[in-house]
Amino acid sequence: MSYSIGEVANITGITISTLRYYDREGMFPNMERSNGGIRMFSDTEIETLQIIECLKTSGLSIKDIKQFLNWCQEGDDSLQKRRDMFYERLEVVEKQMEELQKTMNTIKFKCWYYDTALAAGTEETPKNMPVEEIPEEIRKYRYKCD
Amino acid sequence: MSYSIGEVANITGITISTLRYYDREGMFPNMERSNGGIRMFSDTEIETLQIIECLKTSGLSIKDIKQFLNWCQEGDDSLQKRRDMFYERLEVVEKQMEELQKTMNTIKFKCWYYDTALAAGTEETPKNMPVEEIPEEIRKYRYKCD
DNA sequence: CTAGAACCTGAAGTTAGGTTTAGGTCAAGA
DNA sequence: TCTTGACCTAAACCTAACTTCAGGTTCTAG
Repeated sequence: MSYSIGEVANITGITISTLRYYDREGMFPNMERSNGGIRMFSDTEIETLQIIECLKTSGLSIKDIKQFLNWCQEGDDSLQKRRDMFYERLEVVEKQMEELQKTMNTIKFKCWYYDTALAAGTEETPKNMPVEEIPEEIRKYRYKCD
Repeated sequence: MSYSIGEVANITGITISTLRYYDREGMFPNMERSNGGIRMFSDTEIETLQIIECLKTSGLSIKDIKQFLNWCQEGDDSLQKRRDMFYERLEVVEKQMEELQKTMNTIKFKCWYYDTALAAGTEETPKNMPVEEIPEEIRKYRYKCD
């Protein structure tokens, strides 16, 4: 089963020009073409795209993702490198989750802050509120600034 | 109490050139200068930097962050806008956390995959392993690609 | 056979978010 | 007073990751 670039764009939500850009960068080393030169994406390329998305989210650059995909072409000799890369990603993503959680807490504090301000009609109300009156869960995320 | 740009760089980990860039972009509308023209950061600016970091992590651009800081200057008239912005951020960050969790799961699968491959000396081992033998927690995150 | 939708290429353009450079000025200690 | 490390500006530069453009080819439905 094979897909045209337009179909892949629909399936994955990645634009056609991005798919062509990835191809230009060598992300699909085994992709076939029709006689007329039209790209034929297979399930392999769809799976590669899922890994690309995963690695991109984990903070890897296109260049480094390409490096990984090259290792995949090399076979078992590169197993150690590939393993190490994923363990490194694991740590990075753990850090990202922690940071995102802190961000979330700050945002929740701000939501409370502005709800309180709007209810009172003025920002002075939450700004001057004694700490004990701030809901416990968000108390410690208080910043003085607006 | 006020801080030089170098001190702020040390405190926050943000480079001096980035701090000057933020200033150029108007992120510190109330920052004072010494007679000689040297920036004097106060606690207000430090707090603004914390909010900038928070909003940046939540996916807002510098331009939009500046927009928010402008609203803060406007006083209570902009309370609703600011509230809405934070509720929007709340949703965005929730989506980000979900995506990061999926990414994490995929990476954990890959860690298992490569550990198994390395133990066996070949990728064929995890690749051909029947689903029942894959640890339960990660089973569903399996991708066929390397 | 033909129209038009979908595809192709190489090259240039875009955007965000900084960083670097060049040429100065400021401020605190010896 | 002098030095020297920290600071200043404007403007040019940089990079990643795409996107757009111009001009041409392929494929498919009627």
